[in-house]
Amino acid sequence: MIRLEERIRIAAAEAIIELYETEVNSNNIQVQGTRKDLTGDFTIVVFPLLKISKKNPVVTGEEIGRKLLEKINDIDSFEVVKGFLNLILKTDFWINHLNTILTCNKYGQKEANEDAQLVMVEYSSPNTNKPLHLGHIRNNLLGFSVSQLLKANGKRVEMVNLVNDRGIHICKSMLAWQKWGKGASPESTGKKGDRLVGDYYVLFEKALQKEIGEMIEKGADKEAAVKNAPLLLEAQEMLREWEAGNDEVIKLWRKMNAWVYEGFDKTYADLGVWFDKTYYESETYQLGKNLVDKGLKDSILFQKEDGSVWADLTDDGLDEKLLLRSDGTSVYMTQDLGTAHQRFADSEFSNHVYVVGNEQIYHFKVLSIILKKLGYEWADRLFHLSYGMVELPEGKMKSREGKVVDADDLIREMVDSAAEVSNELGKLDGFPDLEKRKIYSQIALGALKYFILKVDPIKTMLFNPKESIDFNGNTGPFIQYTFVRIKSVLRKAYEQGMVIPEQVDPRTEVSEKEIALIRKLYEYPDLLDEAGLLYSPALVANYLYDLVKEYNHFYQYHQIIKEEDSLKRDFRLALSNFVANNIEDGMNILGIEMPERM
RNA sequence: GCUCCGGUAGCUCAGCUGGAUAGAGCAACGGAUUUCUAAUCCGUAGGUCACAGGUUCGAGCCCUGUCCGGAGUACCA
Repeated sequence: MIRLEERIRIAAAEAIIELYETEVNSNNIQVQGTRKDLTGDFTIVVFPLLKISKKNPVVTGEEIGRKLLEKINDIDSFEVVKGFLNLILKTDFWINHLNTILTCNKYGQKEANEDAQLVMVEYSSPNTNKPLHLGHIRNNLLGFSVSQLLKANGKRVEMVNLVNDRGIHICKSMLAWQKWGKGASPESTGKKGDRLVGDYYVLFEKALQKEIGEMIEKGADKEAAVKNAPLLLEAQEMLREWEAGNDEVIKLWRKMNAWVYEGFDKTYADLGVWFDKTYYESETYQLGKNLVDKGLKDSILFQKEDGSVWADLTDDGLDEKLLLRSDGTSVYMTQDLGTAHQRFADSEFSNHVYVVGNEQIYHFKVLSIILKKLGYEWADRLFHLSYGMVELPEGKMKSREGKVVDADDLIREMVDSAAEVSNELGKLDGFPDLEKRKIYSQIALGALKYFILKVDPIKTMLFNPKESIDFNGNTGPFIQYTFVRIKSVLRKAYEQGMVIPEQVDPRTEVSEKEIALIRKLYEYPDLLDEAGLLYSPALVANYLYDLVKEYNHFYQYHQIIKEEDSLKRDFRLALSNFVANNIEDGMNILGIEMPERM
């Protein structure tokens, strides 16, 4: 289906040849939606064409307008205001458009086929020493939603997780558990596994700080104390044992990581996100080292006197970057090189999206350059989707001060809050408890997800739990509610024996507001494309809100079922049904479930 | 120091490749309505788009500089 804008551009280019004997590329003709407060549907900006016509804006607009009227049947009339040529379409066009899209299954979305491009999306990327927090929530929601967005754009998508499961941090938890744990387990304590392990990490850090403090008190140099505290040395020793493959250490490591994964799985399930595949740094860090060795042999990288290996990035306007420490151990970058190599070997992706916080912009810039130097032609097809921090009304989260918002706690509070608000309104009175609980959870997560996703990823954002669960304004629950209300109307119509028509009669009398609603729907496919290109669920979220407002705006005062004119009633039923489906599909792209009733 | 990102109404955010008089919601004030789910709808008020130059027929958007806020620049991840 060729979009009308495209037809207008082509016709306008033809008109210009006929009128002024000058050829212009139709892509250079600006066609846009007409301002809401003016009459018209589409507008051509004539200013850029004045050089060609050598006439004033009004005359030029009128000459082109007359030509377009002849060329495009769907145009009813036109009006020139200043330098803008406003085209007014026949009502038929919109009804025909509605009839076309009524037959769409997932409107605006493209189907993936076998040879569709494969995009790999990495998100979440937790450490195994503490539970997920609010920052991870933004990450998970973005990663999942972006994946759905790419699928809606006809891509094949592989969602992957990268678990940072090795290193000093997990050894700290292990050591603390060994020393003070007394065999505690998730079963014996009733704690979630990730929380349990996280608690031992905190315990370790506290004990370490205390130890350092005591050393300084006894006259030790501060720097030396931080470096040589016995607890820290013990943890470092444990890491060496781990790398050496000490059975007992590995066994403990496996046991505690398994607890953590069990805990993470629960949080992921609560958030409604999942992964097609999980990569573990413990399995790819060796590979990274091998790549660096090879790069060194091929003189792409260089070695310093102390044995450390570096990449020289001064030609790219950056510094030198360390890839192997002088003791031969790997750093973060080394591991990411290995992981990237492994992933391309596994999946031959055409693009790879990394959903990682904006504090790592530099890291991914460097990653791409080094991969390129190492000869990977796909190095410039890595895309770092960076996002800003999430702040709370009380201020910034600081993990050092223990001021983190735990993901599980937050979800629980949201559900409680949804229940409270619902009970006050009494809407769910008489529903079975099981259904009530399901709806509370759908509302709570709808609120949380929508609130976070509606904001441009790049921006630092403020999450206000109370505001998010509002049933008015630009919120998830408001959209869910409108959806449920439409469904309720349709259900009632069905009970009264009405059938939702698959097509609408072109003779139906429709109002301007209704056309405005169809117009809104008309924008959706383009918007979805653009959102996919920008990897921004925010565009979809804000569109859905606009759509809902447009719908409410008109249907507030209309009794669809009681409408006596059967053509009008059919039209409104069909349009309502379509809007509901569009809302549901869109919300699913955001990873938001829609309740049946609420 | 250098690099990157942000700065739009009291608050939280939109603003599509530069287009017409910069938009929502929340909070405030006023009104409608007892509903096919009012968890709604309408109205009023609220702006030097951080600041100063520049490019352009036209700048919230592009360029330069300044200010404010955040992040990065580690043999941390």
